[in-house]
Amino acid sequence: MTRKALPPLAPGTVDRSRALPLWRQVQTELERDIVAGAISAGERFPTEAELSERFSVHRHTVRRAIESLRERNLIRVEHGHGIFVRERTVPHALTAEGRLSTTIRQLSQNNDRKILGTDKVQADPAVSRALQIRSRTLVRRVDMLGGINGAPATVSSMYFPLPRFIGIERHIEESGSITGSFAKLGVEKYQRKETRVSARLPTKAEADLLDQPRTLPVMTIWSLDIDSDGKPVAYSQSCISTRWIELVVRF
Amino acid sequence: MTRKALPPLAPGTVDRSRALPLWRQVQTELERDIVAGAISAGERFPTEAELSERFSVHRHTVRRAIESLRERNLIRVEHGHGIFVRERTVPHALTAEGRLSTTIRQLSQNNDRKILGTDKVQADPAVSRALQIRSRTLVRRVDMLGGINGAPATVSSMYFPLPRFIGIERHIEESGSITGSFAKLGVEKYQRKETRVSARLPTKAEADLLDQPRTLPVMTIWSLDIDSDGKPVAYSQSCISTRWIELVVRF
DNA sequence: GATAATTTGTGCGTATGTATG
DNA sequence: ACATACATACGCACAAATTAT
Repeated sequence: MTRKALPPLAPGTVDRSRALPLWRQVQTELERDIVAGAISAGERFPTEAELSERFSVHRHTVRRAIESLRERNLIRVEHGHGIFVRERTVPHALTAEGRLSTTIRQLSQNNDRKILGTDKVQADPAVSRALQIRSRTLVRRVDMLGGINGAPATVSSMYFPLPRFIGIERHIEESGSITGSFAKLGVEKYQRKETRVSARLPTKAEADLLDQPRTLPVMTIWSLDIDSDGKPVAYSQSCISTRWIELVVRF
Repeated sequence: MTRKALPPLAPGTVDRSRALPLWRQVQTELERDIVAGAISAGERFPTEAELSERFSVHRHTVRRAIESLRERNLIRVEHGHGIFVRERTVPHALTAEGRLSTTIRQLSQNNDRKILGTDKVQADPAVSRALQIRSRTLVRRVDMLGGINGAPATVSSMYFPLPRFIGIERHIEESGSITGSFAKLGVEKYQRKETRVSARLPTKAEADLLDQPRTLPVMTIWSLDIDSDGKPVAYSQSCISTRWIELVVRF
């Protein structure tokens, strides 16, 4: 892994007179490097040892500074791998109409969606409650992988009630559009009713799909879509990489 | 660590005729145990080895079932520690008026807030941008620990612009109420303008405060509060345990 | 602080049944 | 009938995180 060398240290950058804690001086200096673009987004930071050398401070002092940057989401620390400047995340606004794909299409250069697979399955308790159907009724499940700027960013499973949406998986595969597929099956308008957000570590499969370490948390979103009559039309569970996306709620 | 023994296995629970994959049979059985309350929320699961013994299947087969339960947030797996049934999380609605403390007070038996400390600090770039003040202006920072049902659930830092809110930390310490403290300083009404959500692993300090393992992600929330004139009155960063709280957006 | 025991995480190898062409 | 690919299941070994001694 190549690593960009930081600019040489200006004399007097570290002031040992105890006017300011050493770690805070290191933090300020590193922050300056980040915002100045001396290390660009996604790129690798010097190791703790190198930084400790550069600032002539103890490794623990560097760690304290690093921790402070991490708390503020400026960098990302991967256990046993390295320290990385965080990629600029795309803010996804949670609104009744907003589709994740739409947001991403607007805010990023590129957006793509790939169907990972589809299956007819029995609704588990959570799905059946959300879709207001009896437990173990058959539903259509479609698994998708969403990308942003060429990088995989979301893994989601959508559940559609049957028999109302028989064949919707073929429409989605052909057009790639959920809205379009709904329209073909007679749903002109639909909107989000509720979204629940939590976070967890990804499963191995999810981490592989998202091309990220297992130690980087993903946000999980459960959301329910309803048609204009208030009838549930889709329940989806998405797993969203915190590497590329942050959620925004505006009031 | 005491552990509740699962009820003995009814004969014929595992069907090796390949009508259904073994791991799915195990998953169904464990799910039944959870919803039936054979193991209650927060309690420890049998280990992989014990489950493997109980069902007479390979450990990998158990792991496959466990993973499926984990994806659906029914259980929580802690590396090197054990498997636990997830606690019932309190849904916190993100709205313009909703304070986290209010939600929790409504939905849980108990809610408490403790001031961890307070300090006058220079605004870093993010804070100064949010509060619309010049960088390095002094602001009042108040660190708080929020609890729910006696368990620590949130760690947050609020930043108040100075000199407008001089002494607000004393009001907060005395009354424990943000709204009340604002009122005493002439802010009758204030509301949330924007909330940004992401997730990461907690720092050691945060994990200690929240009494949770470092491998359980926390959600991070940055939010900006404004008064009725639209002037920023507080910028806060909260770190929320995914163990007790999930976020909800309703439309 | 060092060590060991416990428990989960990961990887590779092997075998078998099922679906597909 | 055969080759191929895939998911399932088991076996073994070791890495990594946590807890107790």
